Amino acid sequence: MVRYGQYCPVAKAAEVLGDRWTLLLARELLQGAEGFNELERGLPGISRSVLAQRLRTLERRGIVQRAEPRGYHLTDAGRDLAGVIDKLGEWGATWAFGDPLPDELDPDLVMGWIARHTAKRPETRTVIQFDCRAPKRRYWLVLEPGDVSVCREAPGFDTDVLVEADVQQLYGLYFGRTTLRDPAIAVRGAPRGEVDSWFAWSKYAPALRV
Amino acid sequence: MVRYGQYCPVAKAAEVLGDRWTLLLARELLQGAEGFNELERGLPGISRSVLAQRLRTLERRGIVQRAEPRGYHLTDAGRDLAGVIDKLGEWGATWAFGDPLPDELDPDLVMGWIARHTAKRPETRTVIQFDCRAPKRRYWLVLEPGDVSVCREAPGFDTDVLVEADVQQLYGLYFGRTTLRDPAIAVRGAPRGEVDSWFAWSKYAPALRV
DNA sequence: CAGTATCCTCGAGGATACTG
DNA sequence: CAGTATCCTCGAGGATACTG
Repeated sequence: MVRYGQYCPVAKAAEVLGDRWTLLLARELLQGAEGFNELERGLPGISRSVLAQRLRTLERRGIVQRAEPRGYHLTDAGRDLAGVIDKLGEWGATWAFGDPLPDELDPDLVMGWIARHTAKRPETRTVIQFDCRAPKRRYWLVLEPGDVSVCREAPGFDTDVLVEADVQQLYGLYFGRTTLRDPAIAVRGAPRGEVDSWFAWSKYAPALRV
Repeated sequence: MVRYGQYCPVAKAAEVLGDRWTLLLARELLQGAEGFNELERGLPGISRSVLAQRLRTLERRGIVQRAEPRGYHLTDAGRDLAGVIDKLGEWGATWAFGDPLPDELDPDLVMGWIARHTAKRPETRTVIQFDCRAPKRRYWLVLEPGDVSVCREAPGFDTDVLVEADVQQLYGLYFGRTTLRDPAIAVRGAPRGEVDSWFAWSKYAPALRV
């Protein structure tokens, strides 16, 4: 719990948001994550006790509200953090977003982001299989009329579209540094341009200096 | 040095700015503070070694540039933090700016802020004396055509205008919660309205919920 | 699924004194 | 004015195992 003891709006905001992980936790909540385990998955490296402590502090400070019987939601104050996190992300994309270190690329994480930014809501269930070549992983994105989910296990439905890429290429797609038109990414089952249009990718892509 | 290990613009920005004191240090630099001791005075409670370490880190990351023979300046990346700090301050003013705790009111600090936000640049030297009643302090704001400075010792020039207020009232002025028209604040030597117009007060005043 | 309890480590940073 | 060097403390949080 950071304390600066200055009666200044910047200092007070920094006291609320300045604990380690709190800004990223706000990002997760703004993206719509609600469950404890879901939040933990979005913050690899956080310990469960730290996550619980941060959530308690944010609740006490009126940023987060617990729902019954489970789940966390942002209050008005919490939703208003969108502007702060956006500016932060734009600044980061512009000035602090060099090439990734190898251990910064996490296929689980980027697949979660891609799933959250899927724009397509098909009329009938559509299954997009993502084969990550390196590291070797397989995901199924199941698009239903009102829902999108990622599975690590075969969902039991036929795959409609198959995408094959390295984890770097998945990040490249998400941050707009490449597109599904890149022949190094394999796409089967639907035209590349059509599949590309199903995803919104990251809002920070425009700020990126490629 | 915070490390999250996520290739995400928000996470990378939080790695640069997430160390304790770094956001407030950015605020000071954006306000135009340049010297080591000047920065230290604006951050009561920081230790000299932590300040030195933070400045070194920001320099290494391309946010701060050292000037010869002394002084710290923001780079383009550093100046671009203005948008982040502004959003943070607006959020803090709106959602985290309750009544001050008694130990959060520091007359030295608020006098420094007031001095930085003095708009008037008179044609001849003008001396405004601020008598803080509680805690008992005395300051002289010396306005010259090209410069404003605060002294804790009598500057040797005649006082043109005298302002008498408590430290709470000085903060009230700075954050737009009161004005020099408040009769509880004494003003001698010039009309209240005129003196009030010499100061810009804080940019976060509009976001304040009084 | 959603946490809490307990123990222990280690590193951030405070205090103090010093230098060019 | 602008720092650095040294020593030491204490608390954040990791690891692990547990519960409703």
